[in-house]
Amino acid sequence: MHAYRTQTCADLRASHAGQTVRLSGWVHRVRDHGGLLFIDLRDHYGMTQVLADPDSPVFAEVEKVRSEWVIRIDGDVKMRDPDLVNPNIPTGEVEVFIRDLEVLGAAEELPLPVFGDQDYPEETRLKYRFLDLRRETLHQNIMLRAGVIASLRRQMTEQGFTEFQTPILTASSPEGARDFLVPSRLHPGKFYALPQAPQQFKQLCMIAGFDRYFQIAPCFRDEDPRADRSPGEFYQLDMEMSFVTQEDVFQAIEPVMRGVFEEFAPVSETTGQKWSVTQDFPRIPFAEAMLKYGSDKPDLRNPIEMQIVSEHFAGSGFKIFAGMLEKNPKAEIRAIPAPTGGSRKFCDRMNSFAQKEGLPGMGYIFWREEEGGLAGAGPLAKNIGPERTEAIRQQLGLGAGDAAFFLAGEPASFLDVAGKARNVIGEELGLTETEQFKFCWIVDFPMYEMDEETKKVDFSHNPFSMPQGGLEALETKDPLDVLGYQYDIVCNGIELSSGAIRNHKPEIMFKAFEIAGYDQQTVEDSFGGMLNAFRYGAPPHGGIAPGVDRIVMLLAGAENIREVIMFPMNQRAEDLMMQAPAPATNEQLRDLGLRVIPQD
RNA sequence: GCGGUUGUAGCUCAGUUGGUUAGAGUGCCGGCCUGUCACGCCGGAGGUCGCGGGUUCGAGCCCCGUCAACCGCGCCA
Repeated sequence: MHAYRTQTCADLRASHAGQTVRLSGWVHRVRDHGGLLFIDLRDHYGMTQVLADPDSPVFAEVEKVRSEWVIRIDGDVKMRDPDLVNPNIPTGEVEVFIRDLEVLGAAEELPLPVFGDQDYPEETRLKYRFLDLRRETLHQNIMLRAGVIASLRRQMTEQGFTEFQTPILTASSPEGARDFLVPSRLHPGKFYALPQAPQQFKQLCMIAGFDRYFQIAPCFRDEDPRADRSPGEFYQLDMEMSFVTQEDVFQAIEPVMRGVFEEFAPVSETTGQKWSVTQDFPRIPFAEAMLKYGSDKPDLRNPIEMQIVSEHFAGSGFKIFAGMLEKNPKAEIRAIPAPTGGSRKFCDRMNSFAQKEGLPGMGYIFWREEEGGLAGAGPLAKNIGPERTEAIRQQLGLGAGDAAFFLAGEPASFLDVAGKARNVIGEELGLTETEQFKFCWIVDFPMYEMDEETKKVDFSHNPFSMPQGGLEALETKDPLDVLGYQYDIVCNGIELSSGAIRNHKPEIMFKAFEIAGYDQQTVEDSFGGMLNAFRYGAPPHGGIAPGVDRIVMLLAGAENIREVIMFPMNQRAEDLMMQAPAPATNEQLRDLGLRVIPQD
């Protein structure tokens, strides 16, 4: 007989009745009735009830075991009486009568119970991560993550992509986030940087002729974390393809995303069906997304679309809005329709929401049936009169019982709040659909934006993207009007990935950087390696990099990224279990030619 | 760096307007219990109320400072 087990804790069925088996696992729960004692024995695979009474030669020892001890038992598989079957576990038809017991690993009193699904403080959970990982939800999340990664690898490979490794110890690249630096022993005073993404390597991979690259790539950024952003490190499905247009990248990655979400979608508790996944990924230009949704990561489960209604307020009796439109040509009035939101109580609540978010307020009109027909109500409706109110209603396609909210000013001043308000309205009114994954592409991002503080033009996203219209567009158009071949995948309001068709021509790159205020020498110094490669035959190429952690979060329904990472760091980028970061020894510092400056 | 929330038993939490000996559940220890599957019943141990200072006859509660965790802002394609 095997030293530890003949079956796992998930294997035994009625067909095993009468057999002598050996099981090993953790003591999940003990129920001691004095003359009869039950143990739920748990391993990775499942749970089996084992029991002993005074007829067992090891009864006295069995009475001593406690939660989370690791034990091995030998025993006889017995059918349970029909009224004693536990339908909640697959092994519930049988139980094992203990004939022998070996304690493989005793446990002290637990700082974190494994049994039950209560919430515990992060600090305890992180310090005792190995206990937390035994608990069902987290254990399942990590298995889900492993399944997702295996599926991504399989699908990419089937599409003819090859997984290549790129360096972890590499050079700092000045774009983007703060680097993690690693001191060089052989070159005192010099540092490697951990890659923020394998961006340049995957492009070099294309120039080297490998045609289709992918990698489950670790990425490192030394920035402060958020609930959905891990401190320090995270993983992307990084991919790149040669001789492709934006459309080819879409065709390659859409089925992978759809596939992995369909494969691992949660099952609805009400319908018993898997959550649905949109078959088509609508392409929404950035400008349209900002107009309709007030965000470049719209949640399409929410049907609300905003509209411009400036014309109905220009010259109207509502002087605040009318005056704003007159004074500032950039000002506009934006309406957020709120079907079924037509009560003063709801409207007032949304108005104070806007005020809490830092706006003067959010005007509203709501429509109700009155004698003589449909009428708009609220202070705004009174000020602009019935004709304009009716025109607004018709433009927004609203009816009795509906409402609309209005924001005024330069869009940049209210878009953020408008986007949030749209989310809140959709959720509070029950308009936002649930139990599904709705994808879209956001396309046509602007290449540049105006830095409001410095009044300088800067890259709005990735400087390596190819501008739409190429060199000619850069030379002739207002930089703020130049769009890039740059795209995001958004799912349920969460940005899953960014990608682009790359700029593979040095002359266009120099021009692109020149517009953002970087001279030729700076570009050479910063990206010399890649620029040089572009001079020796670079194919047109592009790619994308969906975030693995975010995908798993969506599929697991997790609010916090730590729920889908096996050994995460805390909010202050510390590993409480392994005690990282830690001071270096004097010997290590001397080897590296470093001296630590004491902090007060 | 800034803001918000939280900090009371091993763990999860309650604790009234500042009032006498700080409670519950769970876990732990002991006793009883042969059909439980969150087993049940009885008893017991277990507290620097995050830390420091202050106000007060009296502070878990009020004030000041400080530390820690989480959430958000900045930051981050």
